[in-house]
Amino acid sequence: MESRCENCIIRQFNSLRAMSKEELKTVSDSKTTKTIKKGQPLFEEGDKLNGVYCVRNGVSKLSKLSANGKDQIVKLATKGEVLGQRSVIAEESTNLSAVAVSDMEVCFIPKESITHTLQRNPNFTLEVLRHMAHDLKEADDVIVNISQKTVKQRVAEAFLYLRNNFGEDKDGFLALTLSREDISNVVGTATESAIRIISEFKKKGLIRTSGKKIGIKDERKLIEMVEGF
Amino acid sequence: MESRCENCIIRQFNSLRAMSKEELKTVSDSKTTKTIKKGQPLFEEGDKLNGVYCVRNGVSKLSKLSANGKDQIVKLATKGEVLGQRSVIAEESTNLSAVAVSDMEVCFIPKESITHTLQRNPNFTLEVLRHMAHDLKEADDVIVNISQKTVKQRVAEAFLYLRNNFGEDKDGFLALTLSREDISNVVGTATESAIRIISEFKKKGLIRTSGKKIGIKDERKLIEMVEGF
DNA sequence: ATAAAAACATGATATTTATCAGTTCATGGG
DNA sequence: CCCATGAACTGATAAATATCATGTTTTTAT
Repeated sequence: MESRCENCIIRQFNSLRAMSKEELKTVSDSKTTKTIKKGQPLFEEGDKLNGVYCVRNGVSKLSKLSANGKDQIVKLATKGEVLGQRSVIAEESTNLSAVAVSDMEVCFIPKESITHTLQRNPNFTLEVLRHMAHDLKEADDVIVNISQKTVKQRVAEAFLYLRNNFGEDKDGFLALTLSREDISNVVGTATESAIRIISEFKKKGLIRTSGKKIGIKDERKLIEMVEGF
Repeated sequence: MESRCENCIIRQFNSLRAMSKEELKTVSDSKTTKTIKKGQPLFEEGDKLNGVYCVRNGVSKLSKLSANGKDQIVKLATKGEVLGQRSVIAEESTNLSAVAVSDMEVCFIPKESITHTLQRNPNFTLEVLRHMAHDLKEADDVIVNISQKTVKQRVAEAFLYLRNNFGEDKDGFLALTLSREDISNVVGTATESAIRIISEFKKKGLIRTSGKKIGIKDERKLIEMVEGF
């Protein structure tokens, strides 16, 4: 059942597509596939990573623990994304924890395959570089958002982000269901504040809920809120 | 007076050190040196950059304008750092503005020299990649700091950061003098709030001031404050 | 199926931070 | 040198957000 990287469609979404047939074979021979249950960690802040994780299915939160004990979620990684690259490239222990927020299937690729290719295949390196440039740009945006927008605006933005990146289920709820705590950790606020704002949005008819699930009802108003009206 | 990149010491601090003699020659022949007065822009958010800027002297703030009209400073770049890489690599317009916060001397390197080398010299690409990995890690830290620390803690941290990265002048004041507004834009707060906190720190004997200049008096207490006591 | 634990929710309150309004200070151009 | 202008500063107040307390619902494990 272990499929070959050469045939993996996921690869189209990440830097691995810049690898040669040869290189992909090596990767494929050395990789191992793992199943991670929701709530389980892929790795923890401070770990030395021996390789990278290529996400085949499911979603992982990348977070960092702050001094006051709260987690800040820095990124949500899904199908096609490669985790742990930064640590492997910089040869440092990782600065983020990765925990599954839904059941996941990932391929673990030992770092040797990666570093070997990085040193020889400029196309691959450039492709990785492009991805990282993109991540950095996104990180800049997050910084500006967190520091200049109100919590309400950030919650609204988070919902729009979740829909744009993970879509909706057949009933129109956000396909990725996060706990209230995770939502507050994405937004960077206290859990109670996030809950309050969710209630408020519901009252105002901007969203609807069913248990943990959240559905967007009035996209326009949410967008206006993010923009600041 | 225009010196050659091959002999430039600055190069030791950035990815250009991974370039071959040949490549450096090309860069050196195509580069132009510019003087930027304090307050003048190197480039503005949204500009399409035709090259990168290698900082020989002085400091530039990299900032992004938010919807409400406030600037958020994302990074302070000094001697040895290369600006605009991300934009050139991703072939997108830049997402940040760069403005001199002190008089600067920079070398402008047309993008062709860079992209050409990126495609051929894996060592160079890898070196750039390592730098970007580092920047990304720093950006993650900024996100966590902004969202989990109080304004007071962030101001304290900013002063320590300024000393660690830019040093002190002969009188023991921070060598890089920022306006109160710039400080508030680094920290991500209202200018009045930053000023109030500076006054408070002064009263408590943590810092001393002379005009715009700020000197650290009690490093230990500042560190404790950042850590959260 | 049920008890225990965890997540969700809401009110009351405290704290932090922003905003508005105004005064003082410093500095560079005429 | 002086005045005009913008930066620095301060107070009063409003708004946003966090914290604490507590009850309710949902999940989980046995």
